[in-house]
Amino acid sequence: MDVVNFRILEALQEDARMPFTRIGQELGMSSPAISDRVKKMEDLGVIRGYKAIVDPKALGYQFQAMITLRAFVGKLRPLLDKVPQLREVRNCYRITGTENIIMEVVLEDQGHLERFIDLLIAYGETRTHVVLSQVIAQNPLGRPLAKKD
Amino acid sequence: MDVVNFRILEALQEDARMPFTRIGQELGMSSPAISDRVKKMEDLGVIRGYKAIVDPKALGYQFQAMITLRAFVGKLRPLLDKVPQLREVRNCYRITGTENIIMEVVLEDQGHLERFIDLLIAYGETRTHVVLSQVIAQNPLGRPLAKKD
DNA sequence: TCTGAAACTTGCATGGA
DNA sequence: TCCATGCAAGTTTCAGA
Repeated sequence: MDVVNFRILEALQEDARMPFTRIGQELGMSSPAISDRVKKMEDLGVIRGYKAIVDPKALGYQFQAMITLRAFVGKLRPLLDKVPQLREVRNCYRITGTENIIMEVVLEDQGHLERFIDLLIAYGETRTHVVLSQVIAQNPLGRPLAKKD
Repeated sequence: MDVVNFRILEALQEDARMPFTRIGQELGMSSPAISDRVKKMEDLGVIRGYKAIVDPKALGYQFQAMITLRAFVGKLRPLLDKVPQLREVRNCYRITGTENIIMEVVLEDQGHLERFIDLLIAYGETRTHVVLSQVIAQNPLGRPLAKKD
C-alpha cells in the first residue's frame, strides 16, 4: 500500500468505471501495471467491490431514516438474523452504548414507515430520526495520516 | 423506469464494473441498448455515480463510529460548513429529533477519536457509538413495491 | 432497439530493470 | 518484485436502419 495505490483508490472511489488506461495516464504508468495493483487490492480485501450509487428519491422512496434500537433481552440475535431479509435496510451497524443497533433505511411513504416501526418493536425499543438531507455521501477514504509505509 | 431498468440497476449495484454486454446477455438485449438506458438513468439522476467500496480496516483505520450531535444555538450552520472538510467523515445526515446531525466516521486509533471529539464539542453536544460490526453494508436499492408504472 | 464497424480497453505472456 | 511492450480477445461507441 504505497502512494500509488492510494492514488488508484482515490480514482476508483470517485468513479469505479474509470478505465485503467486513464488512471495509468494520470499516474504515468501502463494499464497492466494499474490492473495488477487493482487485482492485488481486491485479493487483499482492500477493495471490497464496486457499486452504482442510486438516488432513493428518484426511485420513489420518499423518506430516508436512521433508526436506533435497544434490543429486548434475548431479542438481539433474532433481530440480527432478521435484518438481512429487510429490503428497507441499506446499512446496519452493531454499536456500543445504550442502543445496540443503528440502521439506515429507505421508506416509500408514511404508511411504510409505520409498518416498518411496527415490525421492529417486537425486537426492542426504537428511536427514529427522519433524514432531512445528506450533508456528505460516501466520502472517499484517504490514506491514514499515522500510517508509516 | 420499467422492470428492465430495475434489473440493470440491480446488476450495477452488485458490480458497477460489470460489462454492458454481460448485462445485455442476461436480459436478452444488446449492449448498446443497455448503454442507452444507463446513460439515461445517469442523466435523470437515478444513478449518481460508481464507487469502489474500500475496507477502512485494511487501510489502517482501527475504529468506525457513529456520532450524533446536538448543535449549540447558532452552531449548526458553522458545523455544516465545516463537515465537508473533515476527512474522517464518510457520511453525514441532518436528522429530526433532539439530535441535529449524525455522522459515520473512520478513525485511525484511540487518540484520533479523542482529537475528533475535541473538535466537535465546539459545535455541540456529542454522543459517540463505536461500531462493533457492520451487519449490512450498502444493500442494493430495489424497486419500491407501491410504485405503479 | 438492433446490427455492424471502428475505437478503445482489458488480459495475458514475455522480457527488462 | 514491479513495470513496459505487444498482441489477442473483449467492450464500448457511433452510425444507419
